[in-house]
Amino acid sequence: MAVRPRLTTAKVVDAALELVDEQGVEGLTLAAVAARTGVATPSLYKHVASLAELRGHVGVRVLEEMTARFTEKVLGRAGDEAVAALMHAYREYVKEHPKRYAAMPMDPLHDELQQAAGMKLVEVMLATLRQYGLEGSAAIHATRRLRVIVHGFASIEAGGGFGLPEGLDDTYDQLVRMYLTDLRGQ
Amino acid sequence: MAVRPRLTTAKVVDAALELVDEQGVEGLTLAAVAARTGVATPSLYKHVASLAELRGHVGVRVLEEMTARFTEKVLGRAGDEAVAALMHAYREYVKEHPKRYAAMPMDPLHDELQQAAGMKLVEVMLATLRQYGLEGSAAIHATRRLRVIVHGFASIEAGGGFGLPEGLDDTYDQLVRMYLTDLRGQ
DNA sequence: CAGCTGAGGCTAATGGCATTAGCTTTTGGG
DNA sequence: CCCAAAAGCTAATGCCATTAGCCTCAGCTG
Repeated sequence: MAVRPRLTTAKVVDAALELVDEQGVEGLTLAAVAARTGVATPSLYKHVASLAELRGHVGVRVLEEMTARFTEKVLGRAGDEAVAALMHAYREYVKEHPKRYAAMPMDPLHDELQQAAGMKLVEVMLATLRQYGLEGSAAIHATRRLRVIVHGFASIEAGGGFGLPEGLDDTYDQLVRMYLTDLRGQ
Repeated sequence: MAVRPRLTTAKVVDAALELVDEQGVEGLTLAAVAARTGVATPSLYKHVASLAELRGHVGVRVLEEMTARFTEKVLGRAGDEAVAALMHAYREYVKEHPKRYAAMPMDPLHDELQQAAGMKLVEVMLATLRQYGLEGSAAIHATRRLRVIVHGFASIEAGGGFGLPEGLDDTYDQLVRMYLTDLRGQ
């Protein structure tokens, strides 16, 4: 509280996200963040413990953004409509920020900070499925199936893994329909 | 043909795969490969153009291994049985070599060498579905849906993205059933 | 109002890594 | 028997992360 800080951890993470969006994970380097924030590289250590920790912060941000957006989209909807809205919102987010999504580590569980953020995202999914009255472990399996579909498609699309982008909307619609049918019949 | 080479590109890739299996992608470094193969780092450039190219070779290897294994498993089976065998073989491979799978880039399309290997894998999937008599684009969509499920689950599992490993076999069985039902009804 | 304290910046230095340049050795074909 | 080129090596460059230690100034304290 002694000095009015030019830089804050939040601003460092902002710059990191910009870099990731522009150049992908490999472009996220302390030197680049320093250049962008107009500071010498070692100065960043006053706000962030290491490059690894900065990556963690980036992951948390992304998770929080996703959770916020999905929550908004799902509120006020119910049943199939809510599930479809969630799935489409997921894809939209990843299409908007493909590199950002790819930068997110798949295991938020090994990181203290990310664990909480990751759990909230999963809880939004669980809540969306709650109306289907699934019993205990059935709800967990249903949530996992949802994650698999939504993340599988998003990561392939974001990584340019589909040959031609042709008809991708159709493919996704089919996946949504497949999941909804499955929810009903399981 | 002039000299009997101590090292070959293939051996370099072998060492690279070992490193990836042991330490993950981040552990794949030219210095480490050199140490493992008993050679000075710059000597590797006689067999490989760059670290990036070596990563590409690793990707091709993995793709080829997967293709070979899946082909073997699918041969002699038909219909639902063949599809289920393919899906289970996919997961088994990834469980055996989680780091190796995570090391594989999602876009074999941007790389000349990987493109061919990636296409072969997709063709095995297409062939497995051929018996369902899907028309043109329907076959492409079905293949994409299959990839989404299989890769979505594998990448989350390999990355430790599922909270507890409990009941994962059940989750996967449900996904297989979901896909088979979908194939029938689509 | 003077002075101290600590936060936030900076420069210098270290060590790992990829990559390049240029030298040396070895060997298979002539 | 000789030599060209393949395969290795050492030395050197440059980028990056990280650490150590110094400097400055705002704001609280007396």
